[in-house]
Amino acid sequence: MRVTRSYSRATKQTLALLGKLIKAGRLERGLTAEDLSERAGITRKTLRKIENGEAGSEIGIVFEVAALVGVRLFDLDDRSLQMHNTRLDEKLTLLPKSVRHRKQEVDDDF
Amino acid sequence: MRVTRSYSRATKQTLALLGKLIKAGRLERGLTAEDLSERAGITRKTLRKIENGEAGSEIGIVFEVAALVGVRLFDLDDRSLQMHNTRLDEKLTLLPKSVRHRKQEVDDDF
DNA sequence: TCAATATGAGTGATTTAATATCCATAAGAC
DNA sequence: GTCTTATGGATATTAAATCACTCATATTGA
Repeated sequence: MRVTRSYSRATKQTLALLGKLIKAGRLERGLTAEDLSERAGITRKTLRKIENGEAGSEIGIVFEVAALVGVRLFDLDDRSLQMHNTRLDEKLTLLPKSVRHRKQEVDDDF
Repeated sequence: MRVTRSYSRATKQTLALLGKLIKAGRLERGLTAEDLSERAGITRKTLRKIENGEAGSEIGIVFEVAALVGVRLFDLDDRSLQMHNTRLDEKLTLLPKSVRHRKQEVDDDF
């Protein structure tokens, strides 16, 4: 936080989209900001920041609010989430536990 | 934050999945935790919390890290993000700007 | 096996998100 | 048009995330 953080276009757009999806979900369900914030255990102000796509909110709170109005990040239901988590666990055990290189720059893209 | 917050299963699993996707993406690209945290402008500790799927991190930072290792949140590229944002804007103008009800409980599910 | 370094983890300081409360304005219901 | 209330915004306070730094352990490559 110290310094003003800057965010990529993708991040900003994703945040904006998520906030709008939440707001639309709330309105479609006929929930006031107070209704939803109450259910999520947060204040109206925090909800407004989330709906406005601000970058500083806690990710756990945002995901919780999203879930409350039916917005899914990966478009996966509970079962599928579980499955993907398990698959990722397996994949991670196969990958090296620590990355070993240095000296020469990473052979990144360019 | 004040009080210990509790999160739904969906939130926990989504956070866990996102963290694992980020870690896998980092390892596959041969980036050390220091490499990635440096590029993201955060400390290794913060990155570890993100990869561990902890709920308290700032959503903007998490999304930024995800973007750096090629993890896309809604599985949308830049152009699609833009399009969806525009569509959502239109949708929001059609929805009521404020929800009007009270007195009787919301006709929610039950 | 051994040396180099990546990772995991702890501490204290700093910054800021979230809260609680209040007020002005906007917007819906009659 | 009027009334009611939902929303947007401001404030001071508090709790926690992040940082910077350090050390122990795990892991990799030679």
